[in-house]
Formats: sequence, structure tokens, C-alpha cells
Amino acid sequence: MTGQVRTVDGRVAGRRGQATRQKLLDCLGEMLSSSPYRDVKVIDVARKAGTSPATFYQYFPDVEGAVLEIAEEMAKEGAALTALVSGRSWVGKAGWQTSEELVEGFLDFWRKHDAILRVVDLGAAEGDKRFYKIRMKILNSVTNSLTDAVKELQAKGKVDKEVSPAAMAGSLVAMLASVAGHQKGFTTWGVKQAELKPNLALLVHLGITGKKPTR
Amino acid sequence: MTGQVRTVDGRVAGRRGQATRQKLLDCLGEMLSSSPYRDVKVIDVARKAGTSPATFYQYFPDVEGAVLEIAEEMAKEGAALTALVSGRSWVGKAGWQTSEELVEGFLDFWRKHDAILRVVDLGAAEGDKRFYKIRMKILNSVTNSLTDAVKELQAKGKVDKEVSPAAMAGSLVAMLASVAGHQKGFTTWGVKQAELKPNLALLVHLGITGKKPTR
DNA sequence: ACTTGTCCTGTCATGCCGTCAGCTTACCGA
DNA sequence: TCGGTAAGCTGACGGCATGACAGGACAAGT
Repeated sequence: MTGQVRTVDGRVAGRRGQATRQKLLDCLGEMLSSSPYRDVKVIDVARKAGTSPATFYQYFPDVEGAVLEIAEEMAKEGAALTALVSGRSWVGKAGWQTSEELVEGFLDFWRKHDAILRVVDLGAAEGDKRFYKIRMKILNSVTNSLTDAVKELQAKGKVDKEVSPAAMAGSLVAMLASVAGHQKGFTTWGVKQAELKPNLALLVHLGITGKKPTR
Repeated sequence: MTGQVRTVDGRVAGRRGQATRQKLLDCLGEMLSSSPYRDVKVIDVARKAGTSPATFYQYFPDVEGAVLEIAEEMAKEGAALTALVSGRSWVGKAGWQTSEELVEGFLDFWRKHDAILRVVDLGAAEGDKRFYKIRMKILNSVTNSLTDAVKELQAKGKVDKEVSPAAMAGSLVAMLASVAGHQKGFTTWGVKQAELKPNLALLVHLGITGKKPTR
């Protein structure tokens, strides 16, 4: 399915090659956390990995290509976010818990992949389809599940029909992603983490069900 | 207050100099809209402005410095966003209208300054205090006004005391900013602009007042 | 016309980019 | 043990952007 890992010039990578390749990816990941994306240079990544720039170009077409690789890997891990929504209840106390756990999971994931998500976000916002696709891949599962939840509640007559499930789900997910991306900003600003989560959960609950939660 | 416009080496810029400077800023702005931030080079900006790279460096320390300049200008214009919230009513039909106009104004502003806001966002997310400050400057006015609105409603007993006004306002503003930044994404994805706005307005209204709007 | 201060550019050292030929290393069959 | 072959790595190079400087072009006042 995945095929073998290949170098740019078409050779198949063996054990040693894959190790080098992975080391380059790891170092790039660290660089992205510690310095602005704009300033990340191939030569620095190579030096950090204890190899030469030429080696980098053997495995990746350019920095962006390597970033995409890291992002893809993260996207796989992000599929687990679906579990935060699908098959959960939105009624009563269980509904409140669903909201809380969704927010919690989201913030954790974002904190963990902070740097790379920032780059993905930028790429997507700039119109790069590949980055956009990855961003979708991560958000889609959650968004779709939330969309379904709203549709279901609408069918039961518990939510106004004027609400567009997709728009609502998309907006909420965008909010979560954005707030997660600026978590540091919020704290600097005077809003504590502990306050943030319940408020986000409240907004999610309000958006999906249209009602205040029963805690 | 503003002082005179100065070159990097300390001289005061005259008429001609300011024109050149402005032209460079304009061209940089266009470049940011049409190509990834990472790939914007001084030499391209200079060429586009019909001048030389050396001239660019006479007015700006680097690309980032020039971007900050554009961003500052935009921030001034963004102060007008305050008017969308301050002194408005959140009760009854007027409340719904407030929500709608806030969303409308926000999306328009973001659409207009699309490219530069993206860069400011990235800079802020990467921890650059100067960009963070500008982002604050734009969002602060709206956020503060919204915070006050929530506090007021809380004082009247119309909103739960558990709600943190600042966290709620910050989350809503982050949502608006994020959705605005990915407007293209939403449309590609199947959500129409016309659906998006009322849903965002609904979420804002729910978040601030805790109640469904009366339309 | 002359002076003065502003404005622009040609040029240069530096450093990164991206590519190539060629060297080293690991694996494998004889 | 010994080549043979393919994988793996690097030094070196032309090309280009950067950022700094000194000096020439220009406008405005005298």
C-alpha cells in the first residue's frame, strides 16, 4: 500500500538510509519549534543532524517537502481525534462531558504538535492545496462527526432547522483550532488555562445543542 | 506624536523618499498576497517597485521590518472594529442585529487584509512580541468590548457567573478571526458564505447572552 | 552657477541553495 | 575470501539573495 521509502533519485532506502531520513525529520521538527519557519535553512537542519546538505536533498525535494512528510505523520495520529465525538451522547450530563473531553483532547493535540500545525495552517491559508488537504484530514473527522451530531439533533427537532450543520461544526472546529494555536497568547493576556477549557466546552455545547449544559 | 519618517541611517525622508518608501510597502503588500511569505525576497519587491535592493534597505532593516510597518497601518484602521460592539444592545432583536453586524464587519476586515493578517498571525503564534502586540491591538478593542458586554449581562443576572467574560470574549474573537482567515477553505469545502454568517452570528449571540436570539 | 542635503545605484564580500561526480559502506552470491 | 553491486554520503561548485558601502544623480534654495 504505502510502497517503499524512496530517495529523490529513485533508489529504495535501506535501514541506514531510513534512519538518516528520520533523523533529518526529527531535527527539522525541533528547528520548527525553536525558530521562525521563514528562517529554517536546509544547512542548519543538516548540521543539527550531523550530516551534509546534500544528504538532505537526497531524501526531500526541499524544506517544504520534508515539512509535508512530518505533517502527514501527524495527520495519521490526528485521526484518533474522531473518537472524541463519534458515538457520544449530547444529552444531559453526558453531553457536557462530551464537550469537555472534546475540548481537552483538542487542546492537548494542538499543544503537542504546536509548531508543525502552525506551518500547516499557514500553508493552508496561503492556498497550498497539499497543506490544505492535511489540515482537512485532521479537522475533517471531527467536523464530520459534529456535523452528524447536529443533523441528528435536528431530525429529533431539538435544534432549529435554520442551523447549517456543516457551517456550525466548521466554525466550532475552527475556533478550537485557533484558540489551541494561541494558547500562550491567552495566558499572557490574563486568561488562565483552567478558565479557558470550560468556556470553550460551553460554547461547543451551545453551538451543537443550542442549549445550556446540565452539569 | 508619530515623529518624522526616517531612513535606517537616521536621515529624515523628504517627499520623494516617502513616495519610494510607500511604493515599496505597496509592492510588498501585493507580493504577500500572491506568493508564500517564506518566498518573498527583497530583490523581488525592489524589482517590482522599479528600484534596487539597496534602496529597500535604506528604509527598512529587513522584510520583517517592512511587514511590521504595513501591519501597524492596518492596526490603525482596525480600531474602527470597536464601533461594532461598544454601546450596542444585546437584548431582543437589537441583540441579534449586533451579532450579525459584528460578524459582517469582522469578515469584511479580514477579507480586506487577508495576506498581511496571515503573516501577523504566524508571527504572533511563533512568539514574536511585536507581531503579537499588533494582533492584540486589533483584537483587543473588540475583545474588551465583548468582555464588558458579558460582565454587564452577568451583573444583571442574565448570564451565569461561572462564565469567564475574558475567556468567552477571547474565544469568540479567535473563532471569528480563524474562520475569517479560512473563508476560502469553507467555500471549497461546501459551506456557502450565506450560511456561514448567520451561524457565526448565532454562536456569538449564544456565547455572549447564553440564549438563542429572537430574530 | 553653486552649494547642500536627499536620494538612488553599482559593486562587493558573505552565505545559503541545489546539483553533480565520485568516494565509502554494506550486502550478497560465488 | 573475494569481488560485484547498489545504497549511502560528501566535497565542491555555479548561482543567487543578502546587506553594507561609497560615490554619483538630483532637487531646492541662495
